[in-house]
Amino acid sequence: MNENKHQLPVAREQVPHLLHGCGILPTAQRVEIAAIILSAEQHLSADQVLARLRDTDARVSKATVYNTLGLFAEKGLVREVIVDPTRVFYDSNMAPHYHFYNEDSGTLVDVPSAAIQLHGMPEPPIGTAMTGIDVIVRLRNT
Amino acid sequence: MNENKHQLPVAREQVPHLLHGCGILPTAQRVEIAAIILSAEQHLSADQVLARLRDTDARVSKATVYNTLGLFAEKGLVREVIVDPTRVFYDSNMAPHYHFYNEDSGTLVDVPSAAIQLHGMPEPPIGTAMTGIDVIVRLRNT
DNA sequence: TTGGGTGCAAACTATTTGCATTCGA
DNA sequence: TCGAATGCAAATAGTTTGCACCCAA
Repeated sequence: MNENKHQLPVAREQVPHLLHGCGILPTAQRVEIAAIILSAEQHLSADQVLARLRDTDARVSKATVYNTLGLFAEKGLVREVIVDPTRVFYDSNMAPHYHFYNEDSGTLVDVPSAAIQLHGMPEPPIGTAMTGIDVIVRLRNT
Repeated sequence: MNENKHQLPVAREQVPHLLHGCGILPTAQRVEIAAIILSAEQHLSADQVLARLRDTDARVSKATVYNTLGLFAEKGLVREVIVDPTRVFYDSNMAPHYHFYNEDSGTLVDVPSAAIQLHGMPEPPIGTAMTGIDVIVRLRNT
């Protein structure tokens, strides 16, 4: 698949090659979308990506944005973060890390790397394999 | 609020008193719903609760199920578990614990207690307070 | 009595899907 | 050339909301 060795931000001209390396055909729309999410270490929802596309001269349909982000997640280019039942966030940072989620503002922030340590990983139930661990620290404004 | 000292399962006749102790007016429908989720240590979606209600002689509308589960979560009687953007699970076990989530079957299972230890909790950002920590171990069938 | 709770159906919103068109290897 | 990708709009599914009615304090 891909080892996601790239550093963020990814320059726009590197995007096509990067997509190719992930087994993703680098079409114009996919390059636009990837250029946006990989432009920084950030967490964007599909709607936010769509809004940013409108600020550019690129015209990408809503369906393509959803389908493309889903494809990127499947190919390991971005990570889906499920913290709110009303929307999925896509995280450009593939390195192992955890999240603060502010339930009042709907904001997702990385937990400073290695700040949390997990110990004593349990064995997954028989017939299953672990695919990842999500740690969400939920916050409220005081 | 409530310290949720109750043990699971909660016998049906204890439910009204328990609700009252959480600041929830124990109406007929609320008692029905609470009796179902508190009948065992389990994870049910709103739709699953609705399905179980249909097996009883109680008639509770879909809107009331959703509203009531939301109220229970707000009052600290159950915990919302967000692992899948397509549905919210309600967990009757309020004790600190983490989850296995099988993405293939959509099944949520408790991680054997104390199996995972977290160390080095980071400070929440200024102006915010930690309200909880979710740890989700994602699984796939092999 | 009287405000909170409920039921029903309609509204909403994020996401997905069907299908004809267009694009890229 | 030809299958894959895209756009559009309609469909879907979980959840919320508006409002009239009902019940418990």
